[in-house]
Amino acid sequence: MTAPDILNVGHDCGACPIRHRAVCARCEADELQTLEQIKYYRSYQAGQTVIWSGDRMDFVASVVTGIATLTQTMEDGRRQMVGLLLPSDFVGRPGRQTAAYDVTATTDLVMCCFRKKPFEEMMSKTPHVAQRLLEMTLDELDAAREWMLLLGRKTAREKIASLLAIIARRDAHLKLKNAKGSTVFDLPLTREEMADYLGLTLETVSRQVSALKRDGVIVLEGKRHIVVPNFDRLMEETGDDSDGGMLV
Amino acid sequence: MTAPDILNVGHDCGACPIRHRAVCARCEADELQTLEQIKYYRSYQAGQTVIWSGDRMDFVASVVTGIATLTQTMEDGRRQMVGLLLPSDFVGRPGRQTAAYDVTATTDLVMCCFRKKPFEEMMSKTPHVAQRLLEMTLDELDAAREWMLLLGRKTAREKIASLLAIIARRDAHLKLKNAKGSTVFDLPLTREEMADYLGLTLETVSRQVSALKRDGVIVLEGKRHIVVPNFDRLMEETGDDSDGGMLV
DNA sequence: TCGGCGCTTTGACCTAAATCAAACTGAAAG
DNA sequence: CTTTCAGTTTGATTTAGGTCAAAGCGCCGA
Repeated sequence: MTAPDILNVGHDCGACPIRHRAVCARCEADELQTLEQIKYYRSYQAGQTVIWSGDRMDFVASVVTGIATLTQTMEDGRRQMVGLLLPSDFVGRPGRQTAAYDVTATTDLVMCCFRKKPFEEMMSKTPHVAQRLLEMTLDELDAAREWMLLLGRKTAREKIASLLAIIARRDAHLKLKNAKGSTVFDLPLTREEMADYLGLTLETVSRQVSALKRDGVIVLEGKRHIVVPNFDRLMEETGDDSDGGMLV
Repeated sequence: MTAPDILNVGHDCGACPIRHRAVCARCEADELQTLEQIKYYRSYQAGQTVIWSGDRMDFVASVVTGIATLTQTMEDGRRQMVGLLLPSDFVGRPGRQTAAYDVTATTDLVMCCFRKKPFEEMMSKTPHVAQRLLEMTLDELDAAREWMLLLGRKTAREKIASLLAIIARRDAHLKLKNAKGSTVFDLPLTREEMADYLGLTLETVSRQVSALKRDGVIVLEGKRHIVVPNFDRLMEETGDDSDGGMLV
């Protein structure tokens, strides 16, 4: 029904192209106008909390630039990241009153927000918007289930390799092929954030990153800049099926 | 927009009340008729595979009776359950060609299926169906993220307690309060299935169930019948916030 | 130029859960 | 009534990853 590349076929119309591409690739002019009317931007500094779990959340939004995380925290402080939001990702729960997770800006962040009430009204009048949102939510559910396999069954080394592969693949903006065909990118997360993503401690993350470096799977330039000389080699370390990670 | 108890306000109309309640609480007569026309039932025996990951899946369905699981398997056999389907749960991916996970009947299973093509057509004509499905998918996403916290950060004992609490709460059909206020239910999973749910080995599951029994948190009658004398006591063992598990 | 302070690395040690192995239980089949 | 066998329990041992502790490394601001 909806082409998988719909994210990339959007018309740029106004100040928030990503947003429109993300949700409204098939919007007609009047719907785009509605969106224009109810949208606004918010900026956050690195480290700032966007919203706390349980707080009233009267908007939905998409990330324009920067990175945000969704995390859950237990009473004694154990933390688990449950979502990683890169540019063009959607956040918000149409039909829900409150936030279910802490949302935090891990880098400087700009979000394009839409007041929830009018957004929901538009949704109920425009079937393909609800369908598009369903589509995106199913994608997130797939990602969450892939993540569950990682958390439940992968070794620390496999977890690290998987995370590097995910970031390298998903964050197309940062991903580059240099002359020799290496994949190059900057880690947008601290060791602690990686640990919260992977269900590890930051020490274990550090050790396994060092091990991958020692074994030549990655080259570290500084603490954050990663060079992957051979992406297939990295993929072998993830423990995933070798069919290129195609979600079948 | 949608009342949270919508699952319980449905009209019983014909042979598949659960199905209609799950997706069509607000359907008008002609939509129900459409559903009646495209629905059919399938039965599976305990242990049978409903569909393999990667197979073409040309239906969506809801569980009528019995229990099904979604699992992912790594090349070397490590398995992680990523979904547990109880009666009234929905399975299927509108807009997707193929199954993303193995779906297996863990007990005898009856599903009410709808051919995907006409179902999708109805969806695009009937905004509230797409919205309802979005609603349900968001619920699943919440459950998946709760599950991620469990997999990433909980101890074996907390995992077991959490699973028992989830089953006791979620499977309202099996849940009973007896004279003394105990919660009583039958475990619908083997130790191995519990292990695949929790990211543990079956031996660890067995040991921790024994430990909870030794400590009086649960009483075991046979291998499968569980009595929880004090549900709050069980909840304390889960590591979850004490506010009754309300998803805020 | 120098502290100071996040962030990271590395080392020594410990422990929760995995692994390996054996025995037990109970229901179904003969 | 016995056998069988899937599912389960329990014990002994190992190990991956956690915990605690101490440096190391930039980078920013004074």
